[in-house]
Amino acid sequence: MPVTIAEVARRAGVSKSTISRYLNGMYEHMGADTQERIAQVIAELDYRPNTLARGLKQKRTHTIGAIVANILNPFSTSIIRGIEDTLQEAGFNLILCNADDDPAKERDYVNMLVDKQIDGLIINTTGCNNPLIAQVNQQTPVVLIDRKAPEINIDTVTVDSACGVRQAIDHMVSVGHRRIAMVTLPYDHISPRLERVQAYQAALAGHRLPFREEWLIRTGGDETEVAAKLQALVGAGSHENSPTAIFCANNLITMSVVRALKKMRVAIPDKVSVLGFDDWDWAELIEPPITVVAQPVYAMGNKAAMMLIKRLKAPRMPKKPAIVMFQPELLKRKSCGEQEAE
Amino acid sequence: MPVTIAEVARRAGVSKSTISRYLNGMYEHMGADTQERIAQVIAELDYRPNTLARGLKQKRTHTIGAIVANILNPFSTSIIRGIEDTLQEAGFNLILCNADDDPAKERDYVNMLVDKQIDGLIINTTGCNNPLIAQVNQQTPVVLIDRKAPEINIDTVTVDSACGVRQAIDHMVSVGHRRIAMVTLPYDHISPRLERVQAYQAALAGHRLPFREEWLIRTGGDETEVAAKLQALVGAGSHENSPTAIFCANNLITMSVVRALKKMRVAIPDKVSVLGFDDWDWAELIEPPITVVAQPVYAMGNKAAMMLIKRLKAPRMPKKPAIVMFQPELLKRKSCGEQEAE
DNA sequence: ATGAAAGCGCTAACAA
DNA sequence: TTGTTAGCGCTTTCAT
Repeated sequence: MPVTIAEVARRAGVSKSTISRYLNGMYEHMGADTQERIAQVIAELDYRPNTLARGLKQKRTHTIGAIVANILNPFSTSIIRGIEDTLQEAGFNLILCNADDDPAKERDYVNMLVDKQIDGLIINTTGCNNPLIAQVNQQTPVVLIDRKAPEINIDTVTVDSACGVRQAIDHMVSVGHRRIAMVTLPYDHISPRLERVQAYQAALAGHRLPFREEWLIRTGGDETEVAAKLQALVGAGSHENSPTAIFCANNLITMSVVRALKKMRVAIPDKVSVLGFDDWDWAELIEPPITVVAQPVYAMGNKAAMMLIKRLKAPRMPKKPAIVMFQPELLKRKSCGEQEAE
Repeated sequence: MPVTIAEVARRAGVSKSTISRYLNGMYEHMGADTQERIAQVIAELDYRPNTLARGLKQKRTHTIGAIVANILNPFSTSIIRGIEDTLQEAGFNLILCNADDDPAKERDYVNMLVDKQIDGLIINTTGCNNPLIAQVNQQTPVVLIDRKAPEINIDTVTVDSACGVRQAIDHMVSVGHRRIAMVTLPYDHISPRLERVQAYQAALAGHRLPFREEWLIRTGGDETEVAAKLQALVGAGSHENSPTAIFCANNLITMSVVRALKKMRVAIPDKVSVLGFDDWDWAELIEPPITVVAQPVYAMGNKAAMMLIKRLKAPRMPKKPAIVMFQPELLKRKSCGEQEAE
């Protein structure tokens, strides 16, 4: 039976109101002796306020919810760390959820978080629950991270995919490639994926290289599927219908592609070069170390949390949503044949 | 202004109790028409019960807390997935926390979760908050995962480190190694780390190999520190005071060691072999693919969640704690010179 | 500088 | 089969 505010009040010989004031830092008109006595009783009893009761009354919980798309992706965990550190510093609690790239799970988590009366939400959304998210944003500040939702007006932190892709393709071209394929996950509702595909096409055009439908591979990411599609593309030996380089739209894809290529015993970069969007800790331990376009993921998590806190501190901020775009950076390693050409 | 149970009651022309009964599935003595009317009003108003109010009254929240040691470690995220799937199926919510291997953060998270009235806790503990955790376990079922706390009586799911280490050392010996070093993070309060060190010593003894203090490297995991220590150990070329193989106590260490060795241009396994405890997704993409002792992490997460649910379903279970031990499995790849010797 | 009392939204006896 | 009532533990006017 946990100790309640009433018990503390009784022992300190004051009323519940006074204890409550003490708990909420309203020391202004409070006797120094009273404060001391209360502090002592609280310590003695190891009293902890019931946050449910408090939340019920105050309608604020000092808790932020965060939903990531896929917790197995290092991209998500780095973002989480960025969010976590910032919130911790600001004194907010964090409830973490993993939507597992499943719109239904995402919906359930959003509802759960709203039910738990979170004060704010940071979400790397599947893009399939925009009406729900827009509705939440009416009562509770929401910040989108990584993925935009143009049709709803919400604070967003994202990365400049177009610029990143341009750097990637430029690099591949500079290293001698002319036949560049791209592998991506389905990009129906997910803005960066779509942007990257469009930027890929634009970058090819910029170099007067033709865009070939059959070199744009959409895959669910399943490894055998990726292997099969790559087999069809590059398995038959080099010729003018096979690409010499593969641009991977995110790190999960990059890993699948590298894995498939290794299994097929297609040498990287000798036979086919690989360049990935998004860096991760051990990309450089792979053989060959993978050249990537790195996103400042930790900083993005930071920023998202700060934007949320700003809204919370100024509840009547202009509703004009802020869109913050981070710049990605090309990290040249060895998977594009760099050593030969540069 | 969210809609409350009172509003639903008013519109449905019944009392709050009836709505409450409906919400809690007590349809037994309820008119079919009443049910229908309630269902309709709820749908119309998009009513969602206030979980804070409910939790305050019921003293249960249908929510489980989980604290992992380090969310950047694939070990943690796989466990999370195991926990998540099982809880989801059982209809429990999950609040995820990342202690970041910091006892103070861990303490804060435990307190936060208790304050939020979680029904149960799964924790991969730093080992520095045992009194607190034992205290929590009095009122709220706790399951320890991966790391044991022998001095407190709590359900635990862990892995048979001794057996795993034995397999690892046996394998290294069978492949021709006689001079085997070990690298570990500090193991003061963390049971598997200590067990692995002890098992390493025992396994050496089993093969009549001497244990050398200077070949047991304790490190904070910082990369430059690891590099410096490895440099001292194997940097000077092969001789009888330098080990021919390194056993890494977990995957973070494995990555640090591989990274350091690569930077030092020490060939694996030609110059030094590497074997790691704990597998992860892309261990086989590294060059050379790393031989590891794999833990059934997802299953461990599953099991921990199931044990917790069992306690919750049978609140008056014997307090006798269950210790479940999973068996690890050696995955032979290429980092121990396997191709030459087998 | 502090207390009394009402009420946040819900559930659970107890009545009817 | 349903309603009345009394809280859960806290905060917050309004008094004093």
